[in-house]
Amino acid sequence: MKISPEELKQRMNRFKEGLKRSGIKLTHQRLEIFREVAESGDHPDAETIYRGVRERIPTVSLDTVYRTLWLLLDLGLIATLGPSRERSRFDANMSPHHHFVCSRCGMTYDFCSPEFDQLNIPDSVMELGNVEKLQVEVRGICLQCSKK
Amino acid sequence: MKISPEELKQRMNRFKEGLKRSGIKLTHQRLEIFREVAESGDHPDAETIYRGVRERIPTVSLDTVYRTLWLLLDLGLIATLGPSRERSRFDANMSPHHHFVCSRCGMTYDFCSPEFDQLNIPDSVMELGNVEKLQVEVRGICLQCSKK
DNA sequence: TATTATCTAAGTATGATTATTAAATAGGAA
DNA sequence: TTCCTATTTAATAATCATACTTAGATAATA
Repeated sequence: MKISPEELKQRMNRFKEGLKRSGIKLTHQRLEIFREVAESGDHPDAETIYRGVRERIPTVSLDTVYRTLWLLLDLGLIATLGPSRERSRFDANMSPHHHFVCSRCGMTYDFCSPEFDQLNIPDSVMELGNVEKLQVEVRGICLQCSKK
Repeated sequence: MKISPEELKQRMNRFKEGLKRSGIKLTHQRLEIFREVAESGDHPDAETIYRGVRERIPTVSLDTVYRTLWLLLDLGLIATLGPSRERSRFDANMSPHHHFVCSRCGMTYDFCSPEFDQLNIPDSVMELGNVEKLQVEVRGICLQCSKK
């Protein structure tokens, strides 16, 4: 699942500009770590990224990979799937509902929406596997966190 | 954020039936652990559940809490938020897109849907905080995992 | 070129979760 | 009620991802 060359080029440019805008140095390792994430259409974990980058920079440390990833996350240049840096959370609400997730503190609120419950899933997605449920995730910063 | 008494009663019944159906014993601790999750409208983590249950069963072990939670998850009686039991995954795709997540292996596929991109978020949700994005998460079992 | 941020190395720390044992206990079928 | 078996406990240790520390080396930009 590779990304098209043009798309990759765009992502790399956004990345360089992003760093510059924040006054953060563009280093060889930051560049290659970002490239590794940008290049793969998958959603690699830190370990996978580490292995990939090491082929080009054999001396990178896993430490740098982590530091860089969280930095890029803070700068909004990459995203994480699900609740980042969070432990598992459980939910006994098995009826259809949706979530508002605070990107900062991870707090998650349930809400209902008949409209969202009735969305129909594109055929192309139905073909990926056996669909069990559909849930909308609204992300943002909750009021508590906004104040600080 | 407590649940209404009727709703709680319903959840407890579903739980008891669920266990019976699977031929799994109804023990005091399983009951209280489930109650703890069911009762809180939040999405507590294992540690929080542990503390709650200990007020009623001072001898429960954290071990049992974990064993029970994953058991209930396997039985489909509770759910986890985000990718369960997974490490962090990163994504450089910052343009609007959505996910199909395999509940078994955690594999995540991107897909686009102009329809999903244009959903409008209920006012009640907008009031929870500063909304940044909306993403649809379709969950199911991917083809690979279905085969096994 | 100088300044300063960043990177490496090596070792250590932490926090969540899982596993291991053996002994105690309690569900539930008969 | 009894007995078999699943389950729980307690104590301890292991594992895994992630973070921090310190020191010296290196490289990015003004």
